[in-house]
Amino acid sequence: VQLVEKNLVRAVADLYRLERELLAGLERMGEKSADKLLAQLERSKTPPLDRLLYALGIREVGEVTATALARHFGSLDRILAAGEEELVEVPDVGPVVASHVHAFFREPHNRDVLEQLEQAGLRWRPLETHGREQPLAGQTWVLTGALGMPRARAKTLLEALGAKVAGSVSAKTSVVLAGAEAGAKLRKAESLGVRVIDEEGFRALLESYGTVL
DNA sequence: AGTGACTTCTACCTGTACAA
DNA sequence: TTGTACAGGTAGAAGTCACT
Repeated sequence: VQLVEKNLVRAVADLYRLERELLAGLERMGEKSADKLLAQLERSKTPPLDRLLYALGIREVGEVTATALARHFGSLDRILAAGEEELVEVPDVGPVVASHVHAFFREPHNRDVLEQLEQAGLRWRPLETHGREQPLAGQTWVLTGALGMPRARAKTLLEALGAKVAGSVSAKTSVVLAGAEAGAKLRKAESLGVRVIDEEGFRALLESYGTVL
């Protein structure tokens, strides 16, 4: 907030031009926070394509849709060039989402922002494709409860094995990974007869596929 | 060193919009 | 019409910082 109030950041790309001394001088922002912020900004300069799409804040495009788009097109240029008809071909994308995406990239202001980010040093990475086999391909997993590892970590591991990780339990869910204090999702999984696995079982499964934790 | 203010992270829940 | 995912709100725990 301060950064905006003090007119230090007027556009997203301005973030990449901030300096350490300047940040450390702000209220409630010591040197440690300044270093952390800068380190995070540096890391954020090379987001995977799906994260970049998600971060653009296009209507109806959340993490799942962003990943689907990234997977289908493979590069930002191809998404920029895609017409609505091509966008509709992406799984889980219908005419409404397609028109939002298409309109977003046709907006000159949005094109400018992308260009500024590129000039500031932003470089997206292609989606990580794993050469290894994907034993969980076609399965949909849902995480619930407190896990011994960050959710993002568990999600990455599952996706590396080919599984899709969804946010809510449905009849299509293959497996629910339930940590401690699992709530409504676990009950729903039980009522739907979805297979439930605890963290211990999850770790054993990962190890059986040779995944290093 | 202790304390309070504040942020960040993680997780859950619910309403809503969308795709099939 | 139904199933699904997204988005936004909320809350608790943990971490960080400024101040005394």
